[in-house]
Amino acid sequence: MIKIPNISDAEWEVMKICWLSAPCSANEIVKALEQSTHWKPNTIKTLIGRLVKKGVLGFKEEGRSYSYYPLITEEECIKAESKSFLTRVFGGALKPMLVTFLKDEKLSPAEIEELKLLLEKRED
Amino acid sequence: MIKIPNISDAEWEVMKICWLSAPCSANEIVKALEQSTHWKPNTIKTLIGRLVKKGVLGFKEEGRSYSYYPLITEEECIKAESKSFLTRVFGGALKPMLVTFLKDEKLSPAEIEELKLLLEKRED
DNA sequence: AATCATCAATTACACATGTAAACTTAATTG
DNA sequence: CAATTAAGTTTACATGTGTAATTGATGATT
Repeated sequence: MIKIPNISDAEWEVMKICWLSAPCSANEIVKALEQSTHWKPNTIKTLIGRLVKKGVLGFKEEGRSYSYYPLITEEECIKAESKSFLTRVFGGALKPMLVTFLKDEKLSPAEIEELKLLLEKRED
Repeated sequence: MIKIPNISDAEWEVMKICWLSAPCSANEIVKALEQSTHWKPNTIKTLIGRLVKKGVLGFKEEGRSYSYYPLITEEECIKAESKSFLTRVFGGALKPMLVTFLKDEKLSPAEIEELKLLLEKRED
């Protein structure tokens, strides 16, 4: 079980693009993030480089351009980050956390239905 | 609506003690955290000082000792951190987040029952 | 060959965070 | 009263993160 490195807020944004469109070039990531953030290309490239250094992203050289791909799945990163959040903010207690979110955020009737089914499945 | 400053992981630990037993002296915080962490008293005092600087903790002088109290409620901090987490990791989508947690973590039958009720209440 | 464009790598710098020692001052103890 | 202890403040230093410029190398174009 490999230890998942800490991924910073900014790095999450980069990873999200990569998980969505891997493999992708730095240019593609830059293009995507320039739209959603006000980061300069150099900023984004630094973030890419740091993720590579952390072992979260890998790359394959294609000519003079690199093709980047995730070394850790989105699911795994989400799981690790979720666990960390749950522990830090709720001391590991799931129910109070769920109650907090259910109180504060919006859900459609279909989503509520689906969650109820999921809870019922958890009773088995 | 005051902007809640970012509270680091270590600072969360300090705040949790304070929310639990406010008002409290630095010594009380130190005693509590020495048990649950391997931090030196100086470390904990620094964290306290930073929280004061961030405007998250206030204090009242009592002799040469300070009595610390939270300037932001636990609920508010949890809400802010939860929102930030939801946005960063799930792009703001509540259902996928709930699904992830329900898949990965344990709940007692009573807790499941309670959550179902809460979901039903959300349907109204 | 010189120039330009493009790409990754290196460097820069400020601030935040983790961790804690050193310092200052006041109170307490012997 | 001197020495010690206790409490808060300041300083220290390494690493992480946000943000981005600069540098170096290579390929394409003129």
